[in-house]
Amino acid sequence: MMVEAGYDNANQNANQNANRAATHEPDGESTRERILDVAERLFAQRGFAGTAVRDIAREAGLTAPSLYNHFDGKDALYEAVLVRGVQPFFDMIEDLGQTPPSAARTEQILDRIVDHLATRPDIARLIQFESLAGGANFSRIAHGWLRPIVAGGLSALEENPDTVWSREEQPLAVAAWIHVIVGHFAQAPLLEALFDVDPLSPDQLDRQKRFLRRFAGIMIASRD
Amino acid sequence: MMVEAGYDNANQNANQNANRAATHEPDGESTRERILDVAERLFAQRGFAGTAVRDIAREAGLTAPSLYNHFDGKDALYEAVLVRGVQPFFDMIEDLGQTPPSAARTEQILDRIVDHLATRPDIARLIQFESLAGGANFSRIAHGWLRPIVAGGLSALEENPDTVWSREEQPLAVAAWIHVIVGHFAQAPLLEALFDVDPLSPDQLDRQKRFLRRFAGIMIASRD
Amino acid sequence: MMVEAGYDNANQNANQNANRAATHEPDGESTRERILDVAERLFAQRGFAGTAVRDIAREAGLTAPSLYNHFDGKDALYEAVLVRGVQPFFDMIEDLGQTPPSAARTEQILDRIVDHLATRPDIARLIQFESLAGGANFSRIAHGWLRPIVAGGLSALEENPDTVWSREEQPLAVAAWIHVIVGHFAQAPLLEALFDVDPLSPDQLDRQKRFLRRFAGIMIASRD
Amino acid sequence: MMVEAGYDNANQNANQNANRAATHEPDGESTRERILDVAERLFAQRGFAGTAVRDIAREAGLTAPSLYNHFDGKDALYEAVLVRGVQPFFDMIEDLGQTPPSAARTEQILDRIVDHLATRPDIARLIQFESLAGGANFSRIAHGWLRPIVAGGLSALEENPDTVWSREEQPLAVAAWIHVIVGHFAQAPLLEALFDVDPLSPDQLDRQKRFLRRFAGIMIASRD
DNA sequence: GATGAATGAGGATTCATTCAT
DNA sequence: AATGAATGAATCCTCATTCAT
Repeated sequence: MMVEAGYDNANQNANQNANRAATHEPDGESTRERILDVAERLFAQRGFAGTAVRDIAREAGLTAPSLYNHFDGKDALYEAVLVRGVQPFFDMIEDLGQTPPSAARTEQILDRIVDHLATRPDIARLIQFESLAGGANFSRIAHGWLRPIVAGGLSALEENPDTVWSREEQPLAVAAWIHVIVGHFAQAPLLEALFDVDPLSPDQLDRQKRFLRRFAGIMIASRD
Repeated sequence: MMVEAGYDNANQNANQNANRAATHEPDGESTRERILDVAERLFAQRGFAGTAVRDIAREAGLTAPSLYNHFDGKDALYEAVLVRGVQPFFDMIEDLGQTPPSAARTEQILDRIVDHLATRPDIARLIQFESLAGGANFSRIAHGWLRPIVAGGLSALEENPDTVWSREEQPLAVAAWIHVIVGHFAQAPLLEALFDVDPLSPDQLDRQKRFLRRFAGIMIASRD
Repeated sequence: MMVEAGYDNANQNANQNANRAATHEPDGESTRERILDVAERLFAQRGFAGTAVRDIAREAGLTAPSLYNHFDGKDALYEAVLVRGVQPFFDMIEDLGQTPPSAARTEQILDRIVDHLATRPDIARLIQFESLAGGANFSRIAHGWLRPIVAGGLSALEENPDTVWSREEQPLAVAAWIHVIVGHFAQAPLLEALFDVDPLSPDQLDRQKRFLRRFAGIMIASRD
Repeated sequence: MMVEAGYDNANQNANQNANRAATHEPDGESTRERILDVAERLFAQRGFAGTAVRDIAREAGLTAPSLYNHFDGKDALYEAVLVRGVQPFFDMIEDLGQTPPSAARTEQILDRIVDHLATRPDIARLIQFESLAGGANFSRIAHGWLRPIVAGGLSALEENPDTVWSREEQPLAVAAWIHVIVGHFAQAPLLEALFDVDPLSPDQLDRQKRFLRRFAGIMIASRD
């Protein structure tokens, strides 16, 4: 499952421009997406404070003032990046909202999350940055996106009579999930430094997905 | 074992602090330590780029230029904060270097790490910030501090014939440990938003320590 | 008599306005006039430097680039506003040019000026702004419009054998007239703050007109 | 009567620097005053929006960032200029507060005001700029400084049984005073354009002072 | 006639750092 | 050891204006 708009580099956007040229909006939407792509990458690498609007603009192929034709300011751009990055998670949840909670459903959600983050690890980094600082944006993400997912995870645990985790430990177990999943994608430099592998290479991503599935199984069902 | 950098004009200050402690300084803490404390807190909350030297200085009770009597600059100060924060881990490892690797020893190390991070959660945040960006400082931390610990974890896994993890999954399992441990302390805002608890309260810290010990057990020994 | 500048592409627009008035424009006012109205108000409130072209455009119901279809630029727009505002004064003078100077004629001119400013107090503000800075535009206004009027005022004084004012004081007396007349309309906030009245309300305007007529009489004819 | 600090150009300040060098504050106060002097002049000439902080700084002999060591920002600087400029008026009023209202007292106040404005015509321009826009600062000036003076003027009129002005005209008469006095100093370019004289030359200032005294007499006591 | 996109110039302000005192 | 003053570099942003559509 995939989101529809501009991913990681300008080449794809060049194609999109070609498509777009046929529509009414000549270059606008595309430029906006290109800016969002660059901003997502830079914010994810350097954090909000460490990223200069001018750098985003330059890498998106325009000047800083031009960027203000598309976004109201650095804050607004940052928020737009977050919203765009987190939107797919909201969609997932809504999508699966009908299905009653179950281990299978939880597993499906986790799979989708992992798939999405695997394609866009910058989102994981953005989330960690936000969570570290605990800004206002983060609060929205946490309550809007994470809480529903967490609720699913918790009920999966509660329903499982075999779980190792006492009721009061269950939140910590869910938190552990989150840390492992987000951490894997967010902390690429760590893994690289420790194990001399690129955790975002296709090979490693594959391995990680399998690992996470087993990890989830263990966390839900483990017996001592 | 001592880390090599960020000690620019620190030695001489140490002496001067001694003088001052006897004469001027009201509380026992030297100015240098006060600066480090404030810097640790602010860097942990806002990241390197988001923290202004002037803010650190102000909260430490002096002006920015005065801070330069104690540290060679923002970079040096940041490094000193990291070194001071990470030093205890080096000491632990050195301390336990003699003991041959074993499950018991690994467990002991984990306990100590958790104990230390529980007292200084800012350290966890600093580490995550560094790891997110993957700067030069981080590389040193990863290689100097984490690799030895990781080596212990890996050998604990390897020695355990019952582990669920295949050889190629073992690094990911170790990484998962790290994410869970560091994540718990670093991402306090996340946990607070999700579960309405302060993860750094004594109660929660206690619970978390017990959880982590069980978690470690599961990660090492679990069977499907 | 027509002032020479600020009519860049205005003539052609006048034609186009005629067309539009019959076809598109909902209310009778042409876009050009609407822009001039808004610009007059904003320039009068905030001065030239303090007024953004974009603000004028927005309040006139279009975008800044569109405004450039009507005026050659901010300077040209400003000049057009001034010219339009001052033109009636030129017309008055021309109109009365035939009549020989006399106390009656002077009084008539003053009456008309007051009447006009009462309807368009922004003109008074614009004139004061210009006069404060003493820009090039102002010089034109002063020489083209004020000097002829002033000449009338001076000759009225000179002809009056009873005037209190010595020959060398007469310019100052004329200047005082100007300050009082222009000041009343330009400095509405002052009067409001001092006397808790809105100097541009119909009541006050009436009172002010009567006052100014008596003031003029006193200034011309007073004996100590 | 004169205010104590830095007037109109840097030469005087050079002297002050010499004096200041002996005191503890080496250059600070002087720099601050120099900035205020330049800012007063530029704000008076170009208005707030039309004045660049960098220009003020350059003319004061430093860079824009350095200016921020002395003032919190452009707004604060502007306010400081206003306060410094208006303070003498407050002092006057306080000084004369004891004396019961009388024609003599009013005349004395007017004399002092004229004297002060004659030395610092920029203050008059600043006041007119503020009054034109009607900003928050102006409101303070109007209520704090002008109202007390105005009260004096009004009571002078009321006490005079011979005054031409009806009760409801009296505020307008007082306003006329203000416009004439402030206008003369603020609108130098006007007078220059109309009468080819520099209204701030010593000669003209002298003439103006005499004129204003007679003007005040006429305004208070005139009979038709 | 209108507009979205783009931009060079400039503008206020912050920041890390230096230096004389 | 501390600080006020100063500053170059950089940051976010506004503005007047142009141009293709």
